[in-house]
Amino acid sequence: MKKMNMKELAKELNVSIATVSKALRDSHEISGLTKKKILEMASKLNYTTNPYAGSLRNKKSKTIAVILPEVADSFFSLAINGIQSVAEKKGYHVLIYLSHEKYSNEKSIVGECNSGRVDGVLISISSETTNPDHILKLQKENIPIVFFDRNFEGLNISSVVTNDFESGYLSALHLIKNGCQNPVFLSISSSLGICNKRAEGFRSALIEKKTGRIKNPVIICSGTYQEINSQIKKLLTGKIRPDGIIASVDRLAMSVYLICRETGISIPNELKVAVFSTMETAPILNPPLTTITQPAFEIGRIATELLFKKIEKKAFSVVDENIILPSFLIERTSTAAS
Amino acid sequence: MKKMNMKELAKELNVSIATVSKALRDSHEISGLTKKKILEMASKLNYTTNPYAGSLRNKKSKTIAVILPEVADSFFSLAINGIQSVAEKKGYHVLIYLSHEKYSNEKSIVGECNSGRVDGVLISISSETTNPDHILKLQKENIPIVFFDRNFEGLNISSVVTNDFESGYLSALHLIKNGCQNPVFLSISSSLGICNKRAEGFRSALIEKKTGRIKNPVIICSGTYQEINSQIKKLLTGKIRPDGIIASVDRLAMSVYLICRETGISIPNELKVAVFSTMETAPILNPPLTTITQPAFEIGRIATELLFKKIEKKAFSVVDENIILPSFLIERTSTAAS
DNA sequence: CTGAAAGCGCTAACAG
DNA sequence: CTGTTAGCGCTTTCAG
Repeated sequence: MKKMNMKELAKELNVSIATVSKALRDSHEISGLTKKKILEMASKLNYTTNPYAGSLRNKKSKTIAVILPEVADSFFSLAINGIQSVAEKKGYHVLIYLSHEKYSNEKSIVGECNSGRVDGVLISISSETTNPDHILKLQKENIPIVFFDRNFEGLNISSVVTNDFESGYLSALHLIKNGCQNPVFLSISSSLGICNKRAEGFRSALIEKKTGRIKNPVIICSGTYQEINSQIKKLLTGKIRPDGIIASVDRLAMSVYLICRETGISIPNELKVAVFSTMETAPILNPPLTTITQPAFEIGRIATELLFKKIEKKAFSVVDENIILPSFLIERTSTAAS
Repeated sequence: MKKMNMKELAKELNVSIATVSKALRDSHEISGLTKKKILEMASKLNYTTNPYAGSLRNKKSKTIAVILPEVADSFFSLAINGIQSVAEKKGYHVLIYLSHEKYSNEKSIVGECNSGRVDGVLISISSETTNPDHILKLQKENIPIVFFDRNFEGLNISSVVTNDFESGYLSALHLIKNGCQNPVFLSISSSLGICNKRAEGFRSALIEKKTGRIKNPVIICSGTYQEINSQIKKLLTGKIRPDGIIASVDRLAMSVYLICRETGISIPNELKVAVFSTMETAPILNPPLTTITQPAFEIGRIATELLFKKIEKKAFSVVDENIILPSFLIERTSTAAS
C-alpha cells in the first residue's frame, strides 16, 4: 500500500489541493459539507499529512529534544514522565538524547539541535560540562532552552531545580543531630553546580556545628563503576573513616550499601547513609534508606511548561525564569540515631 | 542570528547551490579544493543542513520511534540505553512515546507512526492490548516494526524476547525446591503473551511437581497503585495464603515487600519472593531479592539492529526473525530454603 | 567538475 | 467559499 498525498486526495474528490489543506486544518473558509466529505475520504483512504512538509513550510517541527545524562536513574525516568505528559498535551513529539555524562557527547547533541529539527531543548547537563559555549551558541540561534535539575549557573536561561544548598545543609544537620562526628558528602562532579551547591550546604552545616575532622569532607567520585567502588571501599575501610555519608546520586548510595554488606560495616550504627534520590526501593532496602527526594515529575513537567511558554511566545522573548522546587528529607533507618 | 540556508551559503561562495549540496555530502563529483572551501565556509557561517527538507526529498526521516508502556521501570530504562546505542551509531534520532499501559494511547501513537515521521518502530505493547490491528495497519503501510520484550504473538513481525516459558518454569521449580507448597504467580495482564508464557511455565512446574493447593495460582494484579496494594494485601493476609510469590514486574515485588514489612510477614521464612526484573537494588533489599534478570540492554540493542536491517534493506523485504535471549535466575535470600 | 531546474508534500497569500 | 500559485530548503537528474 503506497502512502497517499494531498494531491491524490484532492484529485479523488475533485477539489483543489488548497481546499483539502484548509479542510484538514478545519479552516472557517471551507463549507461544512466539503469539510465533511474531505475528512471522510481522508480517513477512508488512510491519508495522513506528512509532518516534514509542514515543518518545512512553517518552520515548526512540533518536536522538542530532551538531553540527559542517563535514563537508568530513577530521577530521570520520572522527569521524562513529567516532560512527556505536557508534550503530549501540546501535540509535541519528544526526542531523547543521552550524553552518558560525557561533555563531548553533550556538545555534539546540542550542536544538532540548531538544525531546525526541534523547536526547543530541555537539558540536564553532564557532570563533565564546564564550558557552556555549546549552549550559548544554541541560545544565540534563538532556540528556546530550559534547564531541568542540572543547570549551568549564571547563564540567563530558564531553569527548574531544587533547593540544593538548603537540602545539603539540612541533610548534614540531620546526620549531625543523629550523632555523626565525621560525615562526608559523595559528589559526582566538581563542576556540576547542583552538586556543588549541595556540597556547600553540607559544608556550611559542618562549619556551623563545628563538626568533622576530615580536612575535605566533599569527595568527588568519578570513573567507571569499578573505580568508584574501589574508591568508596578505600574510604570506608581507611584509617580516618567517615561515620556518615550523603550520596549525591542513586548509584553512589548503592555502592555504599554493597560495600557495607561486603565488609560488614553496620548501617546506621557505624555509618549513617542518606542519598539524593527518588528510588522507589528506598523504604525496602536493608536498612531502609533515608532520602532527600526531589519532585522529579514536577521538575520535568514545569520545565516543559516553561519551554512551551518560550516556544509559543517566541516573538516577545519571554523573560527567563528560575524556578526552585523543594526537595524533602525522608528519614528512614539508615540515619537513625545510634 | 538568523538561520542560514544553502542558497545563502552558495551565494557567499559564488558557487551554485547544487555544488554546495554535493560538497556537503562529499560527492566525488566535486573537486577537493571547492569541497574544502565549502566545508570551511559552512562551518564558519555556522551552517547546518535542514533535516526536514532532506526528509521530504529522500523520504527518509533518520528517526525511529520507540513505544513503550513506561520509563520508570528498570527494564525499560536499560532497553532504551541499548536502543540508543545503536541508533546513535547509525546517526538516527529516537522519538520516545509512552503508552502508560493503555491500549487507547498505544493505538493513537502507533497511528501517528505511518505519517512518514519515522523510518521504523520499536514497540513493547501495553498490558491492555488484545487487538493487533493498529500494528498490522502499520505493517501494511510498509513501516518496519520490531517488538522488544512484549510482543504480540503470531503476527509475523520480528521480535526480541526472553525465554519466558522456561524462566517461569525454572522459577517455580526453584521455589518448590526451597520448600514452597503454595506458590502463586502475580501477573499484570491476562492478555500479555509474555506474562502468559511465564505463567504457563510456572503452572507447568506446579503440575509436574504436584504442588499447590490454590485453585488458580496465577493472579492478575491490575488497577491503580492503591488497588494493587490492597489486592496483594488481601492475598497475603487471607485464609489460604501463598508461601511463595513470583512477581512479573518490579512494582509488584515492591508492593509485596512493603506489605510484608507492614504486616510483619517474614521473607523468606513465611513467604518466598522472586521477581522478573533488572532492579539494581535487588541485592541490597531487605532481604536481598531473588531475580529473574532479563538481558535488557541486549534486548534493546538487538531489536534495534533487527530494525535497521529492515530499514536498510527495505526493498528486499527481509525475513522476520524471532530472537530469544535467555534470562537468568539469580538466587538471593528472599527465596532461601527454610 | 559545475550549474540549472524540477520537484518532495504542504501552506498561505491572493484571486476569483 | 474555492482555486492558483509561489515557495519552505534540499537533492538529483541532466546539460554543459
